Amino acid sequence: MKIIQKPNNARGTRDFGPKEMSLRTHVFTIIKNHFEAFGFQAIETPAMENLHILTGKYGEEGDQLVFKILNSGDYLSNTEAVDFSLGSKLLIPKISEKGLRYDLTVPFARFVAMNRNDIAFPFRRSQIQPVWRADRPQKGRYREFYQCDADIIGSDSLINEAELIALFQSIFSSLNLRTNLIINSRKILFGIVSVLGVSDLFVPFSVAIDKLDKIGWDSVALELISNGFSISQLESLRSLFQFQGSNNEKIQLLDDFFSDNEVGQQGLSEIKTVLDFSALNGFDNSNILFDFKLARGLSYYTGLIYEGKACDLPFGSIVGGGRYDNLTEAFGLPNMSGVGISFGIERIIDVMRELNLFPDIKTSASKILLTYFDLTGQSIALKIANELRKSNIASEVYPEIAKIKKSFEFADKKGIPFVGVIGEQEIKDDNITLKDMKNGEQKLLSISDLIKSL
RNA sequence: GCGGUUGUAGCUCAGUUGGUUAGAGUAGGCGUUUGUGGUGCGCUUGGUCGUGGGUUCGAGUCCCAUCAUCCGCCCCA
Repeated sequence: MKIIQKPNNARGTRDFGPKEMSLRTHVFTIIKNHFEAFGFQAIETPAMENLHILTGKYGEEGDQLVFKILNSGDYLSNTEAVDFSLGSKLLIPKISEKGLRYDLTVPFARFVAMNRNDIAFPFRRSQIQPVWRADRPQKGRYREFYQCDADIIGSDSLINEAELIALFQSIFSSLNLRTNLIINSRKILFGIVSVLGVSDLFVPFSVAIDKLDKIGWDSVALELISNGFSISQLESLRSLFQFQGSNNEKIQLLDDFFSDNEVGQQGLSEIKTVLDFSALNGFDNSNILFDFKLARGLSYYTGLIYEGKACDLPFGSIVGGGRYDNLTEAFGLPNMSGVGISFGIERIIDVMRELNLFPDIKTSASKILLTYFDLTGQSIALKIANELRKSNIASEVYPEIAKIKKSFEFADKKGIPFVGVIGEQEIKDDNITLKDMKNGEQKLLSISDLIKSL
């Protein structure tokens, strides 16, 4: 007796049936078309990378979330009993030298460093591939998910930032999904802490301030104090962060705040420039919100950062990105500034589904199902199907002689819009009965008329 | 890594104070007279109740453990 294993998906992973796939394809196609319209060139990189490529790029937490692959063969061959008592951190390099990619940006940096002589810079690259994170799954968070990245590397012009914003606007306007784009600059965050004379507290400051909308000023203040901020510093921060106003009013506010601070001024002028460039993109840009609370996690960002969120639904961010100045340096290629944007397609789909934003998308591959009652009809059906396919009409033949009811039920269930019936009379008269499954109407057509009417 | 929730048919869920052969809806199959579906009607196939242990004469129900799930925290798309 065979032992039956319960079928299930690995944690945090999903199957996509035909119906799901048609929704996904819809979104993928739109994103891909816009990537192309902006001149981005598609590349792909392997699912697995050597571990040293991935580690140290995402901070300590990120390193833990990288899926490690056991060495093939006897993966214990390099280990001794002692190694096991030293903890997993020291054991990993001895049993694993590869991992699954955690994002698309770091593999891209490796790619650029390796192909620097063949690439025409500035290089516009797009990449749509799955990434893996050993995170704890929850709402909108999966262990396997696709990222859709567009990056421009090899130029520090702020036009690039503005181009990515235009790309953002055009994609979401095509998807019909209302989104806000929140922008900030790491330089502004750094400017704030340096005005206060605590530049060494940049990281805890960013982490805390990023949570302001979520947990409120009092909790943030407590967190800042426990990280070494003084009461007087908190007071200046409070007036800054409780300020409500338009982009211009915020810029004005910071302009005064940064009167003696170079980095802050620089960050601020970058924001201004990007907003000015963006005004030329032909979209209503009132959804671009300058918010100097935004911090973002990934440690490699150095300049402008941004995050996209759905307007009509509280959800995590569905787009993220920013400028990185030194990502390729670790791979021996310094002075290569780049800026990127990443569309979180899984979350975009989740949000669109919840908001019911998907248009009627056809789920069936075939436009017509051919059915018949006997062997003569069967061979005619095969012939007609192949003729239809030559005219680019997706067709399939019901595979067996059965009651006609069965084929109608089959077509209905599968969402095939037309059924062609080939019976005794049709064979005699050399035509076909075409039934429109939507309204039940039927007409008798010659084969050439059939091709025309589909 | 931490906190909570839920695991009964393919799916959504009932199942009383522990008590005989565990139910419903839906999906699936067959039929409803000769070539007509999406919507009627009839019949019917599906479950060692997540897994392992314990208490008990008796456990889907109580206890313990474990695994999985979903939702928060951290972090992120």
